Amino acid sequence: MPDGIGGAERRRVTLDEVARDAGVSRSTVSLVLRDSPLVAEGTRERVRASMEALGYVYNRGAANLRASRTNTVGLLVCDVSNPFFAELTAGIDEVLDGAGVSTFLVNTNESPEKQERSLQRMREQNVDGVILCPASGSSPDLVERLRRWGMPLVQALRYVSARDGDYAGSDYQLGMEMITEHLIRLGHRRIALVGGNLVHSALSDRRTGFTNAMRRHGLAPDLIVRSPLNRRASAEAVGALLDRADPPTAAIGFNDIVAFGMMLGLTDRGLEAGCDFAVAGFDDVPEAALSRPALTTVSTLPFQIGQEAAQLLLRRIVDPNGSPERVILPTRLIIRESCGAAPRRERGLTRG
Amino acid sequence: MPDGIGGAERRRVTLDEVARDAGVSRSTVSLVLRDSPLVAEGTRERVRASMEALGYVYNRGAANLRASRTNTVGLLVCDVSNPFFAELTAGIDEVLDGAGVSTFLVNTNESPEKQERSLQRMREQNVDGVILCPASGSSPDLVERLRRWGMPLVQALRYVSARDGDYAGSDYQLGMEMITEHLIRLGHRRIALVGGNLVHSALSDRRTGFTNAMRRHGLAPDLIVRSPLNRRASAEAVGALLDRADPPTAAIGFNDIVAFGMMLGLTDRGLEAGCDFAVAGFDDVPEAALSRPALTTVSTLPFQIGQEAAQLLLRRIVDPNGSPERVILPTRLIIRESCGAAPRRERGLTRG
DNA sequence: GAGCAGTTTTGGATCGATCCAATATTTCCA
DNA sequence: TGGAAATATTGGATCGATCCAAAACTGCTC
Repeated sequence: MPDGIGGAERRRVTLDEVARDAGVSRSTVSLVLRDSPLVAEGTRERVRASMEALGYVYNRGAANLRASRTNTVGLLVCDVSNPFFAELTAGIDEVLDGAGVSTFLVNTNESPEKQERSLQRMREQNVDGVILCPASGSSPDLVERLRRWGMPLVQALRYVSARDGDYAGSDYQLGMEMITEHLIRLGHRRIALVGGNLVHSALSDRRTGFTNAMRRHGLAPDLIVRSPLNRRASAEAVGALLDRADPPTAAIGFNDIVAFGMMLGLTDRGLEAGCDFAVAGFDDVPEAALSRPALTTVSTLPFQIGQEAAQLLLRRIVDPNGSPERVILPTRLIIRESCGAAPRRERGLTRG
Repeated sequence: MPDGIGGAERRRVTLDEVARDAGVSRSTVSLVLRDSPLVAEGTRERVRASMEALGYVYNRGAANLRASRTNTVGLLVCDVSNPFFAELTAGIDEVLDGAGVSTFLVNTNESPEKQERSLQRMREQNVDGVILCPASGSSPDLVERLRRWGMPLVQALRYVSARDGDYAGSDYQLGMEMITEHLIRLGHRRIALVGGNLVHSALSDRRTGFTNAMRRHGLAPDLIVRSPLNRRASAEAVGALLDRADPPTAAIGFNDIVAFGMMLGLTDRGLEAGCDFAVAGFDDVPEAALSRPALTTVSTLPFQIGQEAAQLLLRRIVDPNGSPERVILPTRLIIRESCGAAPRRERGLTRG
């Protein structure tokens, strides 16, 4: 029995065999593989034909061992099933795949330990670089350690230290200032900021923006509610706010999901966002335009952040000692109905 | 200048150096690395100490070249930013990461061409196996081709051929039968199935389930609407249904997103789901319990499907010639308010 | 047809681990 | 105490590519 049941155990065709078949040397075949301009047109065709005929499959593992680059990178996100990270992932995939780079994905679940293990593993895999959304509670020397490893690193969406290393994200602080200013302009004086129970830059940047805008108008930024980023908790949070002795008249969600949850909480009390209470979101997910009332929010473009992060990493891999870049995409205020500013949409489907 | 600016270009410490430092052979160090029971306790500790002292980093690339397994797998999903695929991805990551396997992620965007290129690349990377959600329009001989490559393959959520190869998914057909039966039991006679404009098994299975249930009760399954899987299109679709000469009294969405869109379409016409028209969803996303009215739907557990798919792939890698398995998770009918069956929820937050 | 520049091609060393058959060491019992 | 069995350790070959310096070809000019 030459082959075992099933016969799947085919031996791999190597460069040497292709070379023999084409009547050239292994080195020449290698050059053809890498599209080197050194090899003559006729030879190239002959080699290509042999590869085809023998069913040659390139062995990246073997190449990686010798070559300096592996054309692989690591991507560590905190929670893929959060649509925001998922969009980011899609943007990254688009750019990296286009550049012929394969991506190792890890879902850290906000666990610094899993993040640590995964980074170590990425290093063992010899990836050319890493894109990291640091888990809440990441050690602050993380960037420095990766630098010592000689491992190109781009942080995305969040950063461990505001002054260190490459980063791609949105201007959360400015975005939050804009939406807060918008509410103040509409006459609100008691405004709450709801959502977020972990510690990371994306949260503190928003808090800073909120606090800055409030203080600028002599208002107290005292209604900051720490709560999980889901609908139910947010609905409960808005209820607690309304039960206060000094209830707010408006609330900004950490993100759109929180805002939707708050609208739900209002509905359950017989109140309506945009009429009885102003609700604002953050991120502008597709659903924001389609909620009733449509959500006033701030767009943050996670897909584009992903693209930027990937491009930045590719640059850093080529030029490891270039000076760090911080790509901050602008945010945009999207005024719809939930803060009561825009005219009520008439019945029927209009563009949100 | 011994080190260049930045000094990141550290040479790698190899097994040989560790061996020299520990006063043993390279082979012994290799055995320690792989936790072989062959090596004596004292030796093991001495080697470990040397690895620590020299800052040794395992080189998986080198190991992969020689060893038969690479402990990497490929994961090809159609659309990571679809929460359903994202949950699947999270489930897969959990199991594979736990097994010490790294995952290459590719987002195929429903493009058979990108899928093809990516599979080829996975093959070149020498992955131990692949988990694939086949893109709509995948060639039917895909499974056979991977088999010829000797590449373990598990299809997830969708399959190219109903009779071929390993697969993990939900029982879409039965789920759809259950929800259709539910509506019929409530007295509905004209029922529509809305959403889905691509061709793949997850869609055709649902159609089959719907058709079967309708026929079983002598009803015509003629209201099958092909439309994109987003809210806006679904809202428009329900409008078109209501404008018909023979409008339905109930509609089932391909998934919950479609159902939410239909509820939106009803709202915009001044109608309410659960009172004036029955709306059912499919998947039971977290939001389903929190919509108003709460959505009656079918749970399909994508995270668990991911776990099952990953476990199945690991089994298949160990035993490539084992007979194919099809892991079909049961679906469950979740009755809430949107079909008018359950008593209306009183005001206030109750468990959905 | 020698010399030279430019273009192609080549063989051997190398990357850093695993595999394997052989050898060295220890243990244990007759 | 001799020797078989069990336990530890080892060196050389190997995986399949890339790198590099040298060699072999061109074509051209004088």
